[in-house]
Amino acid sequence: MPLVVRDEIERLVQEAVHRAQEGGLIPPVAPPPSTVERPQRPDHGDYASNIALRLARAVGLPPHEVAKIIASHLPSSPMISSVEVASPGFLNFRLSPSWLASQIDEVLKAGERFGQLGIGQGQKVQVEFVSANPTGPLTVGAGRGLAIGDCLARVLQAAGYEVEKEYYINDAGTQTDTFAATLYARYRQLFGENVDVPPGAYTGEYMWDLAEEIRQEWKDRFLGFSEGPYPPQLQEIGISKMLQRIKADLALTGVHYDSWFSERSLYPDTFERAMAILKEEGYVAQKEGAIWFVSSALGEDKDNVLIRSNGRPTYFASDIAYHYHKFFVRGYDKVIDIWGADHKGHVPRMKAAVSALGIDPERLVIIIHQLVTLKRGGEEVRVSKRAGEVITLREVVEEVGADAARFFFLSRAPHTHMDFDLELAKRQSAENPVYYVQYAHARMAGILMHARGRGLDYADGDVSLLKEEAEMAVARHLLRLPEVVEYVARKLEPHVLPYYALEMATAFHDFYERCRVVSEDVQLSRARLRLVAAAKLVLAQCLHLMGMSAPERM
RNA sequence: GCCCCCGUAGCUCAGUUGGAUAGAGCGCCGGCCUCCGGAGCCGGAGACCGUGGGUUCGAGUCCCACCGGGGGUACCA
Repeated sequence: MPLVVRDEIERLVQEAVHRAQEGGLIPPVAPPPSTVERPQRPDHGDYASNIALRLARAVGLPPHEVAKIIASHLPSSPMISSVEVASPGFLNFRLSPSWLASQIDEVLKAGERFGQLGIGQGQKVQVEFVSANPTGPLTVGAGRGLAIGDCLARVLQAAGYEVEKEYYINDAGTQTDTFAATLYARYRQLFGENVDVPPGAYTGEYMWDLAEEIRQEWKDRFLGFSEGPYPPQLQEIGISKMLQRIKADLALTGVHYDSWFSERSLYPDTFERAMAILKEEGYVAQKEGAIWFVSSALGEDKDNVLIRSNGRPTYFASDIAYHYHKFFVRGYDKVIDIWGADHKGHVPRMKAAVSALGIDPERLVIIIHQLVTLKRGGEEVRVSKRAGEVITLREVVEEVGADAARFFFLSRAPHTHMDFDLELAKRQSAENPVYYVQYAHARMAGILMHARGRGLDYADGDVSLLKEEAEMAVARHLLRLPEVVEYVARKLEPHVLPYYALEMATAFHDFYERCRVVSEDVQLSRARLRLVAAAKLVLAQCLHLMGMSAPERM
């Protein structure tokens, strides 16, 4: 079974320190837990450890000395061909070419299991993402949350967690009221009535479309309603139609949710139970005619309203009930919420609420992704569901394709601000990194197909014939997949995947130029075909983790 | 005002609990098609890492101040 190379080297280093300490050459101080990294420069080896530099002061020896001692105590390993001590005290490791080649067989043997890890130990994790209100179409911002959330879910699953993806439907609360009131106004306006839209109305074009659709299906059925600002049934219809559109948009990008959770379903039972716990724990107070969560008792700056003076619960109160349901009713070990930066202010009080419910707040991980600045030919476009211009996710996906959109959203670290220039995305679509990566996969498929056409069977190819540097470079990159999965699962930063895919593709394209795969030398051809097959497997896995397709031809 | 995020090549972005000469894509300049897919490959130009201090063997990375951009600070979600 292939292993995580970096972890294995770390293990060797720790073992060497242990041995040196037993031999009395290094004082028994605790070594730092993790020191192995991939150096930037190739002449510094494939992996490097700075353990000697970090240990030097504690043990009172020059770093270079410490490095030499550790190097001389390293257990031998078939994986490593050389270890160098470099100033000021690095240990540089080089992977053995024959070991690298042998791993190609291991990758092929593992097949789709390659890159799957057991670090999750079957823990139940929920990833909740997008969860945009069903009051308007999904925007590009939702696309970023979608790409990150779906990718993390896939990676966590590969890392050995039991993962569920969820969309939270905000079908209760004041925004849905405003939505319904706006919809009703539009509907009446279609019949020629002279009415105004409510304050804070949703003024997007789609509200007219929705109203028109309803007019055609229900005729004048809702006219003349007077028991409230809008007919409840009209709200139902509107939300359900909006939700259908959202689901269609999501389908366009290939996301599959395991569950759709309705805010309304929290009422009344779940909501009551969650509030009861807060009350029992003494975190609820009444003042100024409203009911408050006393988050100041948990170190927050201020308290937050749970139930408004008009008797209606706030979004925050709903969200507490929702998280109560996640942890207590459904029993997730860990919950990951992916929110846009416009929800940032909600994070501390949500954490406080979770701990007030008696849950270790560490079990709730909230990933905030910064907002997407939309541009058109360099000019900024403001995005607001309530204001006029909205660039929808659908619009973007239809223009650049789901794969490209995902790759693009994933390539930026969640906490960075991101520019999305529609013109640029369109213009670059022919010379895009997305195509570069997918082309590599198609090329691999093409070679394997070509070999099949020639009747070349590589099942028993001998990988030990592979010695070229370009071949080794491909092998080295292949073996990093588990490392990448581990990293993303641990840090929850999916953007390293696109970069890895790019490096993988580059290594392969370079290999392709330098090493003819199918040649007169049948034995060498078979060996190289195995390398190509392994590379194809790994690149496909990588694309799959990003939620992208791995085309056999383009 | 206070809190959070960002500022790295012309543009968009990487840079792994502080590591060795700061990287990639696009764009630009110059090369490579007898041969498995040229949506490719090779080479080149292009960065005083926003500014100024500090911490130490070592700072793009940590601390402080400032400048610029974004977000939050609701009985909105």
